[in-house]
Amino acid sequence: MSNLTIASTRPRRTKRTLVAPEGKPLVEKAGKTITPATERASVKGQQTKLLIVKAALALAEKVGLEGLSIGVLAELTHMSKSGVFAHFGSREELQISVLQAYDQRFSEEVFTPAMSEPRGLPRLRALFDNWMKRVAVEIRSGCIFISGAVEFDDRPGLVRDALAGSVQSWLDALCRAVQQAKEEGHLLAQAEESQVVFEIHGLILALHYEARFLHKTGALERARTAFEHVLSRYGA
Amino acid sequence: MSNLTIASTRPRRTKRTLVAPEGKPLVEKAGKTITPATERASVKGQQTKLLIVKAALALAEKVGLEGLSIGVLAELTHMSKSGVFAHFGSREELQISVLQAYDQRFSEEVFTPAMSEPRGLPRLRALFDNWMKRVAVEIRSGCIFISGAVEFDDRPGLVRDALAGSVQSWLDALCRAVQQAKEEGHLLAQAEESQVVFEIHGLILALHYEARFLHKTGALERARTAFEHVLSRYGA
DNA sequence: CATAAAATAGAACGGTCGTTCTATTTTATT
DNA sequence: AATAAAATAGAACGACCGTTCTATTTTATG
Repeated sequence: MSNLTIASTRPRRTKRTLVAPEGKPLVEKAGKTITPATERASVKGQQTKLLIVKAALALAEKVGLEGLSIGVLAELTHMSKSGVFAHFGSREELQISVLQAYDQRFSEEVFTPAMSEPRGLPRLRALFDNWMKRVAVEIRSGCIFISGAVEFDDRPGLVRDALAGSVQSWLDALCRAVQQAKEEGHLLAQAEESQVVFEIHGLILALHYEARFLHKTGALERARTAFEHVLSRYGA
Repeated sequence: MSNLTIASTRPRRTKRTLVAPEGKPLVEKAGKTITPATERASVKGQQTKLLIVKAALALAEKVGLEGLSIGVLAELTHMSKSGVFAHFGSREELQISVLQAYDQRFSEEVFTPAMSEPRGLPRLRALFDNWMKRVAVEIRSGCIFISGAVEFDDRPGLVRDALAGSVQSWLDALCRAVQQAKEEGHLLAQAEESQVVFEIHGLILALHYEARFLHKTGALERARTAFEHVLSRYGA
């Protein structure tokens, strides 16, 4: 589903070679393989990293990925700037870690539960309903997929790639649900999936805009109504 | 139409009292009133201010209102930082000036020409068409109404107020066009204006997102199709 | 042309930023 | 318990930020 698996490939610290020289093998003592793919890290280290990412996620939802500040994050987690920094090696890696966490939560709350519904319209509706539940929360906390799109639409790099890939994978999931609804005969055969997804995507964006920025009431209900309009247009 | 008239009330420089003391009257010599409402400024001053705002607008479209930097702006206009700064007195005023300029151009390109179409569906269509022309440009340059909404959704202040007011006035204009289309019998009487506007707003946002961020081709055509779907749903 | 006002430049300020370096403490392993 | 590795702290860096102050140049006015 999500394609965010970049962080673990490049070494965290660029120097450090005096203490731990280059060619250290993956095998120790009598052929015992030690922590292969993932970066070698202590249990404690992974725990605190998780705490940092959690705090960073909450922060980024409010101020955006570009608004993330290592200094602020250090205060929030009661650590030093360099202590926080060392877990990621760069701000970019921090942002990607946040994106991964965001993506994963989205998967758990929106995608996964919808998969237990039968293919076709029921699953499509479940997908949308779960999405709405998420948005209802994000009206107050903010949505990284939306703020990130604005922040990175002109800024190439790993973060942009990860973000675009992640969003696209969710739109694809929506697209598949529409396609299956057609196969099940719940939607008209001539309905073009991408067009349907476009219209649904639009209504989610309008909901965010009108509720979160313009503080309009009843936007959630408008979005639900708009969704029904889209479905009915395509024969549901 | 637009409600952006805040800048001219507060004095540009906070001190300066040594040179020009407080109680200077608006009347000089033999009852000749001098430059009443607007800030007293030389012709040259207003010209360069216009140039700065023009450069700032182009910059803000790419990097957002929050991305505006007085230093960068000084380089672009071949001036000193303090020279640029003095025209606005604060970054906030600069942002508001940019917003005014953006709003005015929008009025000239989208709203005004549509007003010469007959009330009802023709005018609504013209409004949408002109809007699409604008968006077609902004796919490359960026849209301040969208980036600004993300940047200021959690940040109260004059800029936020000006931005929200400006956007709302355009949505209201759209709303009136829909209402008139109902009155002319071009749209169904039971069509709820705000719902129609919500759906149109959504399709504009989706267009921006998919074209500018995701680099999808054919998004403009999708938006036009979606617009027709909305109209046909409400009886056009 | 003289004079006051406005526009502009230049330097400096305090602040925040991501990052680096070095040193120390904590954790894991044998 | 000894030892190596990992985690963390703390200070310092260079860069950029908006803003202020002072001085100078340019513009407008009588």
